[in-house]
Amino acid sequence: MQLDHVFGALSDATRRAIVMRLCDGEASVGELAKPFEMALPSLMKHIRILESSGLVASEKTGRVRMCSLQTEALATVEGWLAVQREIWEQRLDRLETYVEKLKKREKSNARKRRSK
Amino acid sequence: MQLDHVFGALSDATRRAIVMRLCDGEASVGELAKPFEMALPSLMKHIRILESSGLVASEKTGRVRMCSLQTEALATVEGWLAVQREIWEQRLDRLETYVEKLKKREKSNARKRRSK
DNA sequence: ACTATAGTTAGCTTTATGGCTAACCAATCA
DNA sequence: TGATTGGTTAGCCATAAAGCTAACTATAGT
Repeated sequence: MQLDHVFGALSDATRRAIVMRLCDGEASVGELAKPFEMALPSLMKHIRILESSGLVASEKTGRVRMCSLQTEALATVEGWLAVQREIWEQRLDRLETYVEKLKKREKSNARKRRSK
Repeated sequence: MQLDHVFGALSDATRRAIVMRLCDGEASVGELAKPFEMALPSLMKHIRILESSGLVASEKTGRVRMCSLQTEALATVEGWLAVQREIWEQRLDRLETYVEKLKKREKSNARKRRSK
């Protein structure tokens, strides 16, 4: 399950809609197709992409294929974002304490100037 | 700042690397280019894409262009994921309580059967 | 003024994406 | 068994993506 493919899969509104639908529970290809104007084969392509990205799994029984969300894939993406957030927040924290330091120095300098 | 474009921008390893680099603070185009084997114009394209997705902002002073992370864009993506997670977790909760109910009924049925 | 640096523009290739139609299985249902 | 339903394959098209080179612009340093 590659980050590239997961992000790629989510970069299309149709596919995000499918993912959102599947958050509510399993669905057949037909059910998934209903809300869209798209021809079935086009929609199937999207499902394939979702599958190969690891976001969706499906299994065929009889003639209907049921699709379900693979939440781990979404969790992986969340994880990546969380890591980045941590990094930039740490940096902002350092920056803030640095600015604090500057301010204090400013004040003490001001005192010195006044007492000259 | 469209979800489509943000996810699309993040679906490329080079661009994710740039984003990661920028989490550590501002950088010029040249600095960003260093770690990659890519020709400059190719890298510039990536920067453009990151900019048009809203993930990165840049400003040119003199002859160097400084790029910085726009954390709101990343936050938006995190938000979308969080919403989906909430939905599927609620469903799993409902499912769990449903299974609990079934179990209890099973037990009470078992008691009834025993007391027959 | 000359040269080196830092980006930028233009234009080309190759490959991938997103959509379509038409024809084709394979399981149900009547 | 014959028709219907649910999905699948194959193949076409238009556009966008990711890379390149070559040539250009505009600042900074000497």
